[in-house]
Amino acid sequence: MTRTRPAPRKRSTYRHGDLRRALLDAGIALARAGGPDAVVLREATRRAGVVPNAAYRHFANHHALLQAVRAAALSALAVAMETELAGLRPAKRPADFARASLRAVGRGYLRSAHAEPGLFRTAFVVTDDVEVTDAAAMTGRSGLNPFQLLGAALDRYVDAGLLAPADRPGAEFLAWSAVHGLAKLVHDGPLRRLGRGQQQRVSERLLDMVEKGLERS
Amino acid sequence: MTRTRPAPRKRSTYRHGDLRRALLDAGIALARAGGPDAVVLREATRRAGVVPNAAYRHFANHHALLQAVRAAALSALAVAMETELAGLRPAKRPADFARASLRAVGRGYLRSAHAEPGLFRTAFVVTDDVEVTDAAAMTGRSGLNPFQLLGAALDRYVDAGLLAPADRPGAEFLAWSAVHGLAKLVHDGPLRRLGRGQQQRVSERLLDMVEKGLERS
DNA sequence: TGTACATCAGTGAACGCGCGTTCACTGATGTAC
DNA sequence: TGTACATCAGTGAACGCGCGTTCACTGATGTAC
Repeated sequence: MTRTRPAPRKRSTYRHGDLRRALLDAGIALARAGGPDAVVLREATRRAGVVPNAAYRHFANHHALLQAVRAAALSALAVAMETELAGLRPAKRPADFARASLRAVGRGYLRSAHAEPGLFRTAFVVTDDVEVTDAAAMTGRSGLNPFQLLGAALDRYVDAGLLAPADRPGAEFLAWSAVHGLAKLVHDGPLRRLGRGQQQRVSERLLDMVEKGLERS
Repeated sequence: MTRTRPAPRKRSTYRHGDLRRALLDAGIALARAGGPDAVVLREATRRAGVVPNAAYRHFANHHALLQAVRAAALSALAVAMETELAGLRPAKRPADFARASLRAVGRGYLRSAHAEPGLFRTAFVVTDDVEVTDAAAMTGRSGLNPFQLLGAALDRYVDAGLLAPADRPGAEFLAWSAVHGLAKLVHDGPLRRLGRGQQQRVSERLLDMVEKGLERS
């Protein structure tokens, strides 16, 4: 009978491959499951199999970890929007393509918010600091963040003549408000109990409203 | 030299006039200043000048207190909407009045959210329970809650022929999403740093978009 | 009008909990010679 | 190729904090007779 492997991990001191990454991943998993309040430094170290204060080698403090998770959440949002955009088939008329782009962006946003409510809430946790977080960590594959992706879609609106150039500045806020609000109401509010199908139906009606409400009369 | 009043409050045991009300008011003040997370049972008792466990005479637990504060926050929102509606002057054409009603409701919502961000956030704190809170505590002076006030404005849209009856069900969610999203973005997001004037400008543009996007084509 | 007693709002003390954070340390790894 | 040493990632122990909640209590108030 051969000896059963005696303590396969023999080193008494464990040196992590990439503890920063492991802590961040744990933080993301926590946010995914329970939103921003669930991003607890000690729990992240527990999941990484490491003593609590080890985290301080890689993050200045709890806040820094939360901000890193937040950036990752925004990045996930951007990726969802890009995915939706990538599925677009080219349209003959620029106006149709512009409309389809805006819808894709909105649909990606809503889809992501719905699929990952905890992460979505974490992405928009109130933060008082002056954007210390690395802006590059919040982008999708294209290097654009959610706000910029929306902006690009609206630029197409102007190019296609659907939106007056004078109305372009700040137009992001209008479209964004609508989808953001729906996402929030589905999470926190009275739309929580709506079925999946009904939510989808409301989403499409909302995108209709934005489209119609945004175009020049 | 007359004796300086020895311990003006001579009773060793203090009997509160209405501790429940005092705790609720303290909770509201806390929410106002710091949002839902600031609604701390111990702090509320401190402000009421009472020992921590005294709260359990009036609230089953911390959650019950928070829900009561939440109901008060929703009520404040309803009152703000009603105030805006009350300022409406009668219009000749029903369509104009319907539009003005919807704008008033939206404006009241946004104004209240902006004036009382902490309270607003508390009104929409995620809650898992099946609406245990007294529905009557969430209403304004009219007895209607924010959702019902919005619904009434949309009913006028139908009456005025601005909205097809078939499109009426669920229309609340569309209009609500827009203003709710804007309110949220102003709190948490990229619109936080906008000046008061710019926020107002965006608000009006948003209400334009909703109006235009909602009406039957 | 006076006394006996039940009620119940608030007290006092304590609990266990998990958190973020600090400190002095250890021992594996990489580098200089 | 071998040795000496600096670096630094992770350890071990501990801290103070404020929280929600429980327990047995006390004493003022209202009611019954």
